[in-house]
Amino acid sequence: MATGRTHRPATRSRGIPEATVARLPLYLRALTALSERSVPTVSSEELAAAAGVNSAKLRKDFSYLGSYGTRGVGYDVEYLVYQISRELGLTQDWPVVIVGIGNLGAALANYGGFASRGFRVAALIDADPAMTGKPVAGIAVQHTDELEKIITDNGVSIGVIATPAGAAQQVCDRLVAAGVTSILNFAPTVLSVPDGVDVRKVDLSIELQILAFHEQRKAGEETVAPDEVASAQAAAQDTPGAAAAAPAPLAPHRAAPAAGTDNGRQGPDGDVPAVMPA
Amino acid sequence: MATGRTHRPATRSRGIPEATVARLPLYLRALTALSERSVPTVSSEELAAAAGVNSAKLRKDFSYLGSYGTRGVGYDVEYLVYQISRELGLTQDWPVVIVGIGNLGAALANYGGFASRGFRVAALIDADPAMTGKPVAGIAVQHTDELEKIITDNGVSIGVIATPAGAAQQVCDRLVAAGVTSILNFAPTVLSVPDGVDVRKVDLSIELQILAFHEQRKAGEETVAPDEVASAQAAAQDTPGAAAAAPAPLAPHRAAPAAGTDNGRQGPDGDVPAVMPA
DNA sequence: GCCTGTGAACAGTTTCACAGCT
DNA sequence: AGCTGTGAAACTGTTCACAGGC
Repeated sequence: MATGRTHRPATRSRGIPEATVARLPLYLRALTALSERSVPTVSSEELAAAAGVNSAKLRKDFSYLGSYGTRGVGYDVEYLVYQISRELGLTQDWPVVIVGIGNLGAALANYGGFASRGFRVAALIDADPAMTGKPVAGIAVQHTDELEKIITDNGVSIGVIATPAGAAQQVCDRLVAAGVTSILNFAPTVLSVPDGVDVRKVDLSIELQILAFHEQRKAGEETVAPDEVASAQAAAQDTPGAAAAAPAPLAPHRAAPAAGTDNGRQGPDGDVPAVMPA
Repeated sequence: MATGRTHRPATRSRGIPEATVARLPLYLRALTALSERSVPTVSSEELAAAAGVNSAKLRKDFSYLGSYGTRGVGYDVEYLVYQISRELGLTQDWPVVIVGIGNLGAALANYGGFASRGFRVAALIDADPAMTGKPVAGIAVQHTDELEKIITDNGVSIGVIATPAGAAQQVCDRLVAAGVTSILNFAPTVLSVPDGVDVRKVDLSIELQILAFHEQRKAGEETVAPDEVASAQAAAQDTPGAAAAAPAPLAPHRAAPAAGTDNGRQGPDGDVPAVMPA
Protein backbone atom coordinates (compact mmCIF):
# COMPACT_ATOMS: atom_id res chain seq x y z
CA MET A 1 0.00 0.00 0.00
CA ALA A 2 1.10 3.49 0.56
CA THR A 3 1.00 4.03 -3.08
CA GLY A 4 2.69 7.32 -3.51
CA ARG A 5 0.87 10.30 -4.89
CA THR A 6 -0.87 11.25 -1.71
CA HIS A 7 -2.08 14.28 -3.51
CA ARG A 8 -5.47 14.89 -2.16
CA PRO A 9 -8.06 17.04 -3.87
CA ALA A 10 -7.08 19.78 -1.48
CA THR A 11 -10.69 20.81 -1.27
CA ARG A 12 -13.60 18.77 -0.12
CA SER A 13 -14.63 16.73 -3.00
CA ARG A 14 -18.05 17.55 -4.16
CA GLY A 15 -19.79 14.97 -2.11
CA ILE A 16 -20.08 14.06 1.48
CA PRO A 17 -21.55 10.57 1.85
CA GLU A 18 -25.13 10.55 2.96
CA ALA A 19 -24.27 8.36 5.91
CA THR A 20 -21.77 10.94 7.04
CA VAL A 21 -24.20 13.81 6.66
CA ALA A 22 -26.64 11.93 8.85
CA ARG A 23 -24.05 11.75 11.60
CA LEU A 24 -22.88 15.33 11.51
CA PRO A 25 -25.79 16.56 13.64
CA LEU A 26 -24.83 13.99 16.21
CA TYR A 27 -21.25 15.16 16.35
CA LEU A 28 -22.45 18.69 16.49
CA ARG A 29 -24.61 17.98 19.48
CA ALA A 30 -21.77 16.30 21.33
CA LEU A 31 -19.43 19.13 20.44
CA THR A 32 -21.89 21.72 21.59
CA ALA A 33 -22.09 20.03 24.95
CA LEU A 34 -18.30 20.08 25.20
CA SER A 35 -18.23 23.66 24.15
CA GLU A 36 -20.61 24.59 26.91
CA ARG A 37 -18.28 22.96 29.35
CA SER A 38 -15.47 24.98 27.85
CA VAL A 39 -13.52 21.95 26.81
CA PRO A 40 -10.97 23.21 24.28
CA THR A 41 -10.07 20.04 22.40
CA VAL A 42 -11.21 16.46 22.00
CA SER A 43 -9.69 13.36 20.54
CA SER A 44 -11.59 11.31 18.02
CA GLU A 45 -11.88 8.64 20.65
CA GLU A 46 -13.56 10.86 23.21
CA LEU A 47 -15.87 12.56 20.78
CA ALA A 48 -16.82 9.26 19.23
CA ALA A 49 -17.78 7.90 22.62
CA ALA A 50 -19.92 10.94 23.29
CA ALA A 51 -21.66 10.61 19.97
CA GLY A 52 -22.07 6.89 20.22
CA VAL A 53 -20.05 5.88 17.18
CA ASN A 54 -16.63 4.40 16.80
CA SER A 55 -13.60 6.56 16.36
CA ALA A 56 -12.49 5.29 13.00
CA LYS A 57 -15.84 6.17 11.56
CA LEU A 58 -15.73 9.59 13.08
CA ARG A 59 -12.29 10.31 11.69
CA LYS A 60 -13.35 9.12 8.30
CA ASP A 61 -16.41 11.33 8.46
CA PHE A 62 -14.37 14.36 9.39
CA SER A 63 -11.91 13.62 6.65
CA TYR A 64 -14.66 14.34 4.14
CA LEU A 65 -15.00 17.81 5.53
CA GLY A 66 -11.31 18.52 5.37
CA SER A 67 -8.45 18.25 7.78
CA TYR A 68 -9.65 20.05 10.81
CA GLY A 69 -7.75 18.15 13.45
CA THR A 70 -4.23 18.31 14.73
CA ARG A 71 -2.24 15.12 14.83
CA GLY A 72 -1.06 14.21 18.21
CA VAL A 73 -3.60 16.54 19.76
CA GLY A 74 -7.14 16.17 18.56
CA TYR A 75 -9.81 18.53 17.34
CA ASP A 76 -10.43 22.07 18.41
CA VAL A 77 -13.97 22.06 19.72
CA GLU A 78 -15.02 25.56 18.76
CA TYR A 79 -13.54 25.32 15.34
CA LEU A 80 -15.22 22.04 14.62
CA VAL A 81 -18.56 23.32 15.86
CA TYR A 82 -18.26 26.12 13.39
CA GLN A 83 -17.15 23.96 10.49
CA ILE A 84 -19.88 21.41 10.97
CA SER A 85 -22.52 24.09 11.44
CA ARG A 86 -21.41 25.69 8.27
CA GLU A 87 -21.36 22.42 6.39
CA LEU A 88 -24.88 21.67 7.53
CA GLY A 89 -26.04 25.11 6.58
CA LEU A 90 -26.87 26.06 10.12
CA THR A 91 -25.10 29.35 9.97
CA GLN A 92 -28.03 30.70 8.12
CA ASP A 93 -31.61 31.14 9.15
CA TRP A 94 -34.16 28.57 8.05
CA PRO A 95 -37.73 29.62 8.43
CA VAL A 96 -39.92 26.55 8.85
CA VAL A 97 -43.66 26.08 8.78
CA ILE A 98 -45.47 23.33 10.60
CA VAL A 99 -48.72 22.18 9.09
CA GLY A 100 -51.15 20.29 11.28
CA ILE A 101 -51.25 21.56 14.83
CA GLY A 102 -52.56 18.65 16.83
CA ASN A 103 -50.65 17.12 19.70
CA LEU A 104 -47.75 16.29 17.49
CA GLY A 105 -47.63 19.64 15.75
CA ALA A 106 -47.78 21.35 19.11
CA ALA A 107 -45.01 19.15 20.42
CA LEU A 108 -42.88 20.08 17.45
CA ALA A 109 -43.64 23.75 17.83
CA ASN A 110 -42.55 23.59 21.43
CA TYR A 111 -39.48 21.57 20.72
CA GLY A 112 -36.52 23.50 21.92
CA GLY A 113 -33.82 22.04 19.76
CA PHE A 114 -35.86 23.35 16.95
CA ALA A 115 -35.26 27.00 17.42
CA SER A 116 -31.89 26.62 19.03
CA ARG A 117 -30.12 26.04 15.75
CA GLY A 118 -30.72 27.89 12.58
CA PHE A 119 -34.35 26.82 12.51
CA ARG A 120 -37.11 29.26 13.24
CA VAL A 121 -40.76 28.41 13.31
CA ALA A 122 -42.16 30.97 10.92
CA ALA A 123 -45.74 29.82 11.12
CA LEU A 124 -48.12 27.18 12.37
CA ILE A 125 -50.88 26.18 10.02
CA ASP A 126 -54.00 24.14 10.62
CA ALA A 127 -57.10 23.37 8.62
CA ASP A 128 -59.42 23.61 11.59
CA PRO A 129 -61.02 27.07 11.77
CA ALA A 130 -61.40 26.59 15.49
CA MET A 131 -57.64 26.58 15.81
CA THR A 132 -57.08 29.77 13.88
CA GLY A 133 -55.68 32.47 16.05
CA LYS A 134 -55.02 30.21 18.99
CA PRO A 135 -51.51 30.59 20.28
CA VAL A 136 -49.34 27.51 20.38
CA ALA A 137 -45.81 27.86 21.64
CA GLY A 138 -46.36 31.57 21.50
CA ILE A 139 -47.32 31.65 17.87
CA ALA A 140 -50.82 32.19 16.58
CA VAL A 141 -52.06 29.37 14.41
CA GLN A 142 -53.05 30.42 10.91
CA HIS A 143 -55.55 28.84 8.62
CA THR A 144 -54.61 26.63 5.72
CA ASP A 145 -56.01 29.15 3.31
CA GLU A 146 -53.04 31.34 4.06
CA LEU A 147 -50.53 28.64 3.30
CA GLU A 148 -49.27 29.94 -0.01
CA LYS A 149 -49.00 33.48 1.20
CA ILE A 150 -47.13 32.43 4.32
CA ILE A 151 -44.61 30.41 2.35
CA THR A 152 -44.00 33.18 -0.09
CA ASP A 153 -43.87 36.04 2.37
CA ASN A 154 -41.45 34.28 4.65
CA GLY A 155 -39.33 32.64 2.02
CA VAL A 156 -39.92 29.26 3.59
CA SER A 157 -38.16 26.35 1.97
CA ILE A 158 -38.62 23.73 4.65
CA GLY A 159 -42.03 22.44 5.65
CA VAL A 160 -43.05 20.00 8.35
CA ILE A 161 -46.19 17.95 7.82
CA ALA A 162 -47.90 16.75 10.97
CA THR A 163 -51.39 16.30 9.58
CA PRO A 164 -53.43 13.12 9.40
CA ALA A 165 -52.33 10.80 6.63
CA GLY A 166 -55.31 11.65 4.52
CA ALA A 167 -54.37 15.28 4.24
CA ALA A 168 -50.65 14.87 3.84
CA GLN A 169 -50.31 14.54 0.08
CA GLN A 170 -52.55 17.48 -0.54
CA VAL A 171 -50.69 19.65 1.92
CA CYS A 172 -47.45 18.46 0.42
CA ASP A 173 -48.56 19.44 -3.08
CA ARG A 174 -49.49 22.88 -1.91
CA LEU A 175 -46.25 23.37 -0.04
CA VAL A 176 -44.24 22.32 -3.05
CA ALA A 177 -46.26 24.46 -5.43
CA ALA A 178 -45.66 27.41 -3.13
CA GLY A 179 -41.94 26.90 -3.20
CA VAL A 180 -41.00 24.51 -0.44
CA THR A 181 -38.23 22.16 -1.49
CA SER A 182 -37.60 20.15 1.67
CA ILE A 183 -40.25 18.34 3.62
CA LEU A 184 -40.20 16.51 6.89
CA ASN A 185 -43.17 14.20 6.94
CA PHE A 186 -44.67 12.81 10.11
CA ALA A 187 -47.81 11.49 8.50
CA PRO A 188 -47.81 7.75 7.83
CA THR A 189 -47.97 8.06 4.08
CA VAL A 190 -45.61 7.87 1.16
CA LEU A 191 -45.52 11.31 -0.37
CA SER A 192 -44.82 11.79 -4.00
CA VAL A 193 -43.03 14.92 -4.95
CA PRO A 194 -41.44 16.26 -8.09
CA ASP A 195 -37.76 15.93 -8.71
CA GLY A 196 -35.66 18.30 -6.73
CA VAL A 197 -37.76 18.15 -3.62
CA ASP A 198 -36.37 16.29 -0.63
CA VAL A 199 -38.62 14.36 1.67
CA ARG A 200 -37.60 12.73 4.90
CA LYS A 201 -40.05 10.86 6.96
CA VAL A 202 -40.42 10.05 10.59
CA ASP A 203 -42.77 7.24 11.21
CA LEU A 204 -43.50 6.09 14.69
CA SER A 205 -45.29 2.99 13.67
CA ILE A 206 -42.44 1.82 11.48
CA GLU A 207 -39.92 2.26 14.25
CA LEU A 208 -42.02 0.20 16.60
CA GLN A 209 -42.45 -2.54 14.08
CA ILE A 210 -38.73 -2.74 13.57
CA LEU A 211 -38.26 -3.05 17.30
CA ALA A 212 -40.88 -5.75 17.44
CA PHE A 213 -39.03 -7.69 14.81
CA HIS A 214 -35.88 -7.74 16.86
CA GLU A 215 -37.74 -8.31 20.04
CA GLN A 216 -39.34 -11.37 18.57
CA ARG A 217 -35.94 -12.66 17.62
CA LYS A 218 -34.64 -12.28 21.09
CA ALA A 219 -37.52 -14.24 22.49
CA GLY A 220 -36.45 -17.17 20.42
CA GLU A 221 -33.02 -17.39 21.93
CA GLU A 222 -33.28 -17.78 25.63
CA THR A 223 -33.90 -16.02 28.87
CA VAL A 224 -36.96 -14.49 27.50
CA ALA A 225 -38.41 -11.44 29.02
CA PRO A 226 -40.97 -12.22 31.65
CA ASP A 227 -43.84 -11.36 29.39
CA GLU A 228 -46.63 -13.54 28.38
CA VAL A 229 -45.48 -14.27 24.91
CA ALA A 230 -48.82 -15.34 23.63
CA SER A 231 -48.70 -18.68 25.32
CA ALA A 232 -47.11 -19.71 22.12
CA GLN A 233 -49.10 -21.93 19.95
CA ALA A 234 -46.79 -23.67 17.62
CA ALA A 235 -47.37 -22.29 14.22
CA ALA A 236 -45.97 -25.00 12.07
CA GLN A 237 -46.26 -22.75 9.10
CA ASP A 238 -44.60 -23.89 5.96
CA THR A 239 -41.05 -23.16 6.70
CA PRO A 240 -39.64 -21.32 3.72
CA GLY A 241 -36.04 -22.20 3.65
CA ALA A 242 -34.00 -24.47 5.75
CA ALA A 243 -33.73 -21.53 8.00
CA ALA A 244 -31.84 -22.16 11.11
CA ALA A 245 -33.60 -22.20 14.38
CA ALA A 246 -35.87 -19.26 14.31
CA PRO A 247 -38.46 -18.57 16.85
CA ALA A 248 -41.58 -19.96 15.35
CA PRO A 249 -44.09 -19.21 18.00
CA LEU A 250 -46.75 -16.72 17.27
CA ALA A 251 -50.39 -16.93 16.95
CA PRO A 252 -51.99 -17.55 13.61
CA HIS A 253 -54.50 -14.94 14.46
CA ARG A 254 -53.55 -11.43 13.72
CA ALA A 255 -55.15 -8.21 14.73
CA ALA A 256 -58.65 -8.04 13.45
CA PRO A 257 -58.49 -6.20 10.18
CA ALA A 258 -61.68 -4.34 10.75
CA ALA A 259 -61.46 -3.58 14.38
CA GLY A 260 -63.00 -0.50 15.81
CA THR A 261 -59.84 1.48 15.58
CA ASP A 262 -59.37 2.37 12.04
CA ASN A 263 -55.87 2.19 10.85
CA GLY A 264 -56.61 3.65 7.52
CA ARG A 265 -53.62 3.92 5.41
CA GLN A 266 -53.34 6.53 2.81
CA GLY A 267 -56.95 6.08 2.05
CA PRO A 268 -58.93 8.84 0.46
CA ASP A 269 -59.30 10.41 3.79
CA GLY A 270 -59.30 10.00 7.46
CA ASP A 271 -56.67 8.35 9.47
CA VAL A 272 -55.52 8.99 12.91
CA PRO A 273 -51.97 9.97 13.36
CA ALA A 274 -52.53 11.92 16.49
CA VAL A 275 -53.16 15.27 15.17
CA MET A 276 -56.01 17.31 13.99
CA PRO A 277 -59.17 17.14 15.99
CA ALA A 278 -61.78 17.45 13.32
CA MET B 1 -15.81 -1.71 27.90
CA ALA B 2 -13.81 -4.27 26.15
CA THR B 3 -11.94 -3.39 23.08
CA GLY B 4 -14.11 -3.76 20.07
CA ARG B 5 -14.01 -7.31 18.86
CA THR B 6 -17.07 -8.10 20.81
CA HIS B 7 -18.74 -8.79 17.57
CA ARG B 8 -22.35 -9.45 18.03
CA PRO B 9 -23.23 -13.14 18.26
CA ALA B 10 -23.82 -13.06 14.57
CA THR B 11 -27.33 -14.22 15.19
CA ARG B 12 -27.30 -17.14 12.87
CA SER B 13 -30.91 -16.68 12.39
CA ARG B 14 -32.17 -16.69 8.90
CA GLY B 15 -30.63 -13.39 8.12
CA ILE B 16 -32.97 -10.83 6.84
CA PRO B 17 -30.94 -7.73 6.04
CA GLU B 18 -31.60 -4.83 8.34
CA ALA B 19 -32.44 -2.63 5.38
CA THR B 20 -35.10 -5.09 4.36
CA VAL B 21 -36.57 -5.26 7.83
CA ALA B 22 -36.87 -1.49 7.81
CA ARG B 23 -38.93 -1.65 4.65
CA LEU B 24 -41.29 -4.42 5.66
CA PRO B 25 -43.55 -2.06 7.62
CA LEU B 26 -43.82 0.05 4.51
CA TYR B 27 -44.90 -2.86 2.39
CA LEU B 28 -47.26 -3.93 5.07
CA ARG B 29 -48.94 -0.58 5.11
CA ALA B 30 -49.38 -0.55 1.37
CA LEU B 31 -50.68 -4.10 1.45
CA THR B 32 -53.14 -3.30 4.18
CA ALA B 33 -54.55 -0.50 2.08
CA LEU B 34 -54.95 -2.88 -0.83
CA SER B 35 -56.52 -5.44 1.41
CA GLU B 36 -59.08 -2.94 2.59
CA ARG B 37 -59.97 -2.27 -0.99
CA SER B 38 -60.31 -6.01 -1.47
CA VAL B 39 -57.61 -6.15 -4.09
CA PRO B 40 -56.68 -9.83 -4.36
CA THR B 41 -53.24 -9.65 -5.91
CA VAL B 42 -50.51 -7.17 -6.76
CA SER B 43 -47.47 -7.23 -8.92
CA SER B 44 -44.13 -6.18 -7.54
CA GLU B 45 -44.33 -3.15 -9.77
CA GLU B 46 -47.61 -1.91 -8.36
CA LEU B 47 -46.77 -2.63 -4.78
CA ALA B 48 -43.39 -1.03 -5.14
CA ALA B 49 -44.97 2.13 -6.48
CA ALA B 50 -47.37 2.22 -3.56
CA ALA B 51 -44.57 1.78 -1.09
CA GLY B 52 -42.26 4.21 -2.81
CA VAL B 53 -39.42 1.85 -3.62
CA ASN B 54 -38.35 0.22 -6.83
CA SER B 55 -39.61 -3.15 -7.83
CA ALA B 56 -36.32 -4.96 -7.97
CA LYS B 57 -35.65 -4.01 -4.41
CA LEU B 58 -39.06 -5.15 -3.35
CA ARG B 59 -38.69 -8.51 -5.01
CA LYS B 60 -35.29 -8.95 -3.47
CA ASP B 61 -36.71 -8.08 -0.09
CA PHE B 62 -39.50 -10.58 -0.41
CA SER B 63 -37.10 -13.22 -1.57
CA TYR B 64 -35.54 -13.13 1.89
CA LEU B 65 -38.86 -14.08 3.38
CA GLY B 66 -39.43 -16.94 1.05
CA SER B 67 -41.19 -17.39 -2.25
CA TYR B 68 -44.57 -16.00 -1.62
CA GLY B 69 -45.39 -14.82 -5.10
CA THR B 70 -46.67 -16.51 -8.22
CA ARG B 71 -44.78 -15.98 -11.42
CA GLY B 72 -46.80 -14.42 -14.10
CA VAL B 73 -49.35 -13.28 -11.57
CA GLY B 74 -47.99 -11.43 -8.59
CA TYR B 75 -48.47 -11.64 -4.87
CA ASP B 76 -51.58 -12.63 -3.01
CA VAL B 77 -52.35 -9.62 -0.85
CA GLU B 78 -53.87 -11.35 2.13
CA TYR B 79 -51.24 -14.01 2.27
CA LEU B 80 -48.47 -11.50 2.08
CA VAL B 81 -50.03 -9.36 4.78
CA TYR B 82 -50.03 -12.37 7.01
CA GLN B 83 -46.49 -13.41 6.21
CA ILE B 84 -45.04 -9.99 6.77
CA SER B 85 -47.01 -9.49 9.95
CA ARG B 86 -45.72 -12.76 11.21
CA GLU B 87 -42.17 -11.94 10.25
CA LEU B 88 -42.37 -8.64 12.05
CA GLY B 89 -43.85 -10.25 15.09
CA LEU B 90 -47.11 -8.37 14.80
CA THR B 91 -49.24 -11.42 15.22
CA GLN B 92 -48.61 -11.20 18.88
CA ASP B 93 -49.50 -8.56 21.37
CA TRP B 94 -46.85 -6.06 22.37
CA PRO B 95 -47.64 -4.08 25.46
CA VAL B 96 -45.82 -0.76 25.35
CA VAL B 97 -45.28 1.93 27.94
CA ILE B 98 -44.75 5.55 27.13
CA VAL B 99 -42.71 7.53 29.60
CA GLY B 100 -42.99 11.30 29.55
CA ILE B 101 -46.47 12.53 28.84
CA GLY B 102 -45.94 16.01 27.47
CA ASN B 103 -47.19 17.12 24.10
CA LEU B 104 -45.17 14.48 22.39
CA GLY B 105 -46.06 11.69 24.74
CA ALA B 106 -49.72 12.61 24.40
CA ALA B 107 -49.40 12.64 20.63
CA LEU B 108 -47.89 9.19 20.74
CA ALA B 109 -50.55 7.90 23.08
CA ASN B 110 -53.20 9.13 20.70
CA TYR B 111 -51.47 7.81 17.67
CA GLY B 112 -53.82 5.47 15.91
CA GLY B 113 -51.33 3.40 14.00
CA PHE B 114 -49.97 2.55 17.37
CA ALA B 115 -52.77 0.39 18.60
CA SER B 116 -53.89 -0.71 15.22
CA ARG B 117 -51.19 -3.32 14.94
CA GLY B 118 -49.91 -5.59 17.60
CA PHE B 119 -49.04 -2.67 19.82
CA ARG B 120 -51.04 -1.81 22.84
CA VAL B 121 -50.37 1.11 25.13
CA ALA B 122 -50.18 -0.63 28.47
CA ALA B 123 -49.40 2.46 30.49
CA LEU B 124 -48.49 6.12 30.40
CA ILE B 125 -45.93 7.25 32.92
CA ASP B 126 -44.90 10.71 33.94
CA ALA B 127 -42.76 12.13 36.70
CA ASP B 128 -45.02 15.08 37.34
CA PRO B 129 -47.36 14.33 40.27
CA ALA B 130 -49.83 16.78 38.79
CA MET B 131 -50.24 14.47 35.83
CA THR B 132 -50.92 11.36 37.86
CA GLY B 133 -54.39 10.10 37.33
CA LYS B 134 -55.14 12.41 34.48
CA PRO B 135 -56.54 10.57 31.51
CA VAL B 136 -54.69 10.89 28.22
CA ALA B 137 -56.03 9.03 25.26
CA GLY B 138 -58.34 7.29 27.66
CA ILE B 139 -55.61 6.01 29.89
CA ALA B 140 -54.82 7.34 33.33
CA VAL B 141 -51.27 8.57 33.67
CA GLN B 142 -49.28 6.82 36.37
CA HIS B 143 -46.41 8.13 38.37
CA THR B 144 -42.82 7.23 37.69
CA ASP B 145 -42.61 5.53 41.06
CA GLU B 146 -44.75 2.77 39.65
CA LEU B 147 -42.51 2.20 36.67
CA GLU B 148 -40.93 -1.05 37.73
CA LYS B 149 -44.18 -2.53 38.87
CA ILE B 150 -45.94 -1.58 35.66
CA ILE B 151 -43.25 -3.14 33.53
CA THR B 152 -43.27 -6.35 35.48
CA ASP B 153 -47.01 -6.71 35.87
CA ASN B 154 -47.68 -6.11 32.20
CA GLY B 155 -44.75 -7.99 30.82
CA VAL B 156 -43.65 -4.96 28.89
CA SER B 157 -40.60 -5.37 26.73
CA ILE B 158 -40.87 -2.25 24.61
CA GLY B 159 -40.60 1.22 26.10
CA VAL B 160 -40.97 4.61 24.51
CA ILE B 161 -39.08 7.52 26.00
CA ALA B 162 -40.58 10.93 25.37
CA THR B 163 -39.09 12.76 28.31
CA PRO B 164 -36.80 15.77 28.25
CA ALA B 165 -33.23 14.91 27.34
CA GLY B 166 -32.04 15.29 30.89
CA ALA B 167 -34.23 12.52 32.20
CA ALA B 168 -33.84 10.09 29.35
CA GLN B 169 -30.83 8.11 30.46
CA GLN B 170 -32.18 7.64 33.92
CA VAL B 171 -35.55 6.51 32.65
CA CYS B 172 -33.79 4.24 30.22
CA ASP B 173 -31.76 2.63 32.97
CA ARG B 174 -34.86 1.95 35.02
CA LEU B 175 -36.73 0.53 32.08
CA VAL B 176 -33.87 -1.77 31.26
CA ALA B 177 -33.40 -2.84 34.85
CA ALA B 178 -37.08 -3.67 34.99
CA GLY B 179 -36.87 -5.89 31.93
CA VAL B 180 -37.44 -3.74 28.88
CA THR B 181 -35.24 -4.81 26.00
CA SER B 182 -36.33 -2.51 23.20
CA ILE B 183 -36.47 1.24 23.45
CA LEU B 184 -37.73 3.89 21.13
CA ASN B 185 -36.11 7.13 22.14
CA PHE B 186 -37.48 10.53 21.24
CA ALA B 187 -35.24 12.46 23.57
CA PRO B 188 -32.29 14.14 21.88
CA THR B 189 -29.65 12.15 23.69
CA VAL B 190 -27.47 9.18 23.00
CA LEU B 191 -28.60 6.46 25.34
CA SER B 192 -26.21 3.87 26.53
CA VAL B 193 -27.64 0.49 27.20
CA PRO B 194 -26.25 -2.92 27.98
CA ASP B 195 -25.73 -5.45 25.28
CA GLY B 196 -28.88 -7.13 24.17
CA VAL B 197 -31.02 -4.06 24.43
CA ASP B 198 -32.12 -2.42 21.21
CA VAL B 199 -32.45 1.31 20.93
CA ARG B 200 -33.88 3.21 18.02
CA LYS B 201 -34.11 6.90 18.06
CA VAL B 202 -36.26 9.48 16.41
CA ASP B 203 -34.72 12.87 16.44
CA LEU B 204 -36.51 15.81 14.98
CA SER B 205 -33.59 18.11 15.13
CA ILE B 206 -31.33 15.74 13.27
CA GLU B 207 -33.82 15.27 10.48
CA LEU B 208 -34.13 19.00 10.03
CA GLN B 209 -30.41 19.44 9.95
CA ILE B 210 -30.08 16.86 7.25
CA LEU B 211 -32.71 18.65 5.23
CA ALA B 212 -30.92 21.92 5.74
CA PHE B 213 -27.74 20.39 4.41
CA HIS B 214 -29.40 19.38 1.18
CA GLU B 215 -31.32 22.60 0.98
CA GLN B 216 -28.12 24.53 1.18
CA ARG B 217 -26.66 22.46 -1.59
CA LYS B 218 -29.57 23.21 -3.84
CA ALA B 219 -29.20 26.91 -3.28
CA GLY B 220 -25.55 26.79 -4.13
CA GLU B 221 -25.99 25.06 -7.42
CA GLU B 222 -28.53 27.41 -8.83
CA THR B 223 -25.83 29.74 -9.93
CA VAL B 224 -23.29 27.22 -11.07
CA ALA B 225 -25.66 25.11 -13.04
CA PRO B 226 -23.56 22.06 -13.77
CA ASP B 227 -24.64 19.93 -16.62
CA GLU B 228 -27.05 18.07 -14.46
CA VAL B 229 -29.74 19.65 -12.38
CA ALA B 230 -31.31 22.62 -14.06
CA SER B 231 -34.11 20.22 -14.67
CA ALA B 232 -37.68 20.99 -14.09
CA GLN B 233 -37.70 23.14 -11.05
CA ALA B 234 -40.55 24.91 -12.67
CA ALA B 235 -43.00 22.46 -11.32
CA ALA B 236 -44.98 24.96 -9.32
CA GLN B 237 -48.22 23.45 -10.38
CA ASP B 238 -51.09 22.49 -8.31
CA THR B 239 -51.57 19.19 -9.95
CA PRO B 240 -48.76 16.79 -9.23
CA GLY B 241 -49.72 14.89 -12.29
CA ALA B 242 -46.35 15.16 -13.90
CA ALA B 243 -44.56 13.27 -11.25
CA ALA B 244 -46.16 10.33 -9.61
CA ALA B 245 -45.50 7.19 -11.51
CA ALA B 246 -42.05 7.26 -12.88
CA PRO B 247 -38.90 7.45 -10.84
CA ALA B 248 -40.44 8.48 -7.60
CA PRO B 249 -37.74 10.67 -6.23
CA LEU B 250 -37.98 10.06 -2.57
CA ALA B 251 -35.49 11.09 -0.11
CA PRO B 252 -32.81 9.62 1.95
CA HIS B 253 -33.69 8.26 5.22
CA ARG B 254 -31.81 8.36 8.34
CA ALA B 255 -29.00 6.48 9.73
CA ALA B 256 -27.84 6.57 13.21
CA PRO B 257 -25.24 5.54 15.61
CA ALA B 258 -25.28 2.94 18.19
CA ALA B 259 -25.52 3.51 21.83
CA GLY B 260 -23.38 2.49 24.69
CA THR B 261 -20.52 0.23 23.93
CA ASP B 262 -20.76 -0.63 20.34
CA ASN B 263 -23.64 -2.90 20.08
CA GLY B 264 -26.80 -2.33 18.39
CA ARG B 265 -28.15 -0.70 15.49
CA GLN B 266 -30.17 2.31 15.33
CA GLY B 267 -30.40 3.13 11.76
CA PRO B 268 -33.35 2.43 9.60
CA ASP B 269 -32.41 2.55 6.06
CA GLY B 270 -30.95 4.84 3.64
CA ASP B 271 -32.20 5.06 0.17
CA VAL B 272 -32.83 6.82 -3.02
CA PRO B 273 -31.83 10.41 -3.22
CA ALA B 274 -29.23 10.15 -5.89
CA VAL B 275 -29.39 11.67 -9.25
CA MET B 276 -29.65 8.57 -11.29
CA PRO B 277 -29.85 9.52 -14.91
CA ALA B 278 -32.85 7.62 -16.06
C1' DG C 1 -46.34 -13.01 -22.96
C1' DC C 2 -46.27 -11.73 -17.97
C1' DC C 3 -44.03 -11.57 -13.67
C1' DT C 4 -41.27 -13.59 -9.89
C1' DG C 5 -36.87 -15.00 -7.97
C1' DT C 6 -32.01 -14.56 -7.96
C1' DG C 7 -26.99 -14.64 -9.29
C1' DA C 8 -23.84 -11.26 -10.43
C1' DA C 9 -22.26 -6.60 -11.03
C1' DC C 10 -22.16 -2.44 -8.87
C1' DA C 11 -22.34 1.12 -5.24
C1' DG C 12 -22.09 2.71 -0.71
C1' DT C 13 -20.41 2.12 4.15
C1' DT C 14 -17.64 0.45 7.83
C1' DT C 15 -13.54 -1.21 9.71
C1' DC C 16 -8.69 -2.02 9.75
C1' DA C 17 -4.15 -0.74 10.18
C1' DC C 18 -0.59 2.18 9.46
C1' DA C 19 1.75 6.27 7.36
C1' DG C 20 2.79 10.72 8.67
C1' DC C 21 2.46 14.98 11.34
C1' DT C 22 3.12 17.29 15.99
C1' DA D 1 5.12 9.30 22.54
C1' DG D 2 0.07 10.44 20.81
C1' DC D 3 -3.43 11.03 17.44
C1' DT D 4 -5.17 12.26 12.89
C1' DG D 5 -5.95 11.11 8.07
C1' DT D 6 -6.58 7.68 4.69
C1' DG D 7 -5.77 3.80 1.39
C1' DA D 8 -7.41 -0.73 1.11
C1' DA D 9 -10.07 -4.63 2.69
C1' DA D 10 -14.39 -6.26 4.25
C1' DC D 11 -19.00 -5.87 4.43
C1' DT D 12 -23.77 -4.30 3.40
C1' DG D 13 -27.11 -2.80 0.34
C1' DT D 14 -28.92 -1.78 -4.48
C1' DT D 15 -29.61 -2.49 -9.26
C1' DC D 16 -29.28 -5.18 -13.36
C1' DA D 17 -30.70 -8.62 -16.30
C1' DC D 18 -32.29 -12.86 -17.22
C1' DA D 19 -33.55 -17.74 -16.03
C1' DG D 20 -37.58 -20.08 -15.03
C1' DG D 21 -42.33 -20.93 -13.83
C1' DC D 22 -47.23 -19.46 -14.80
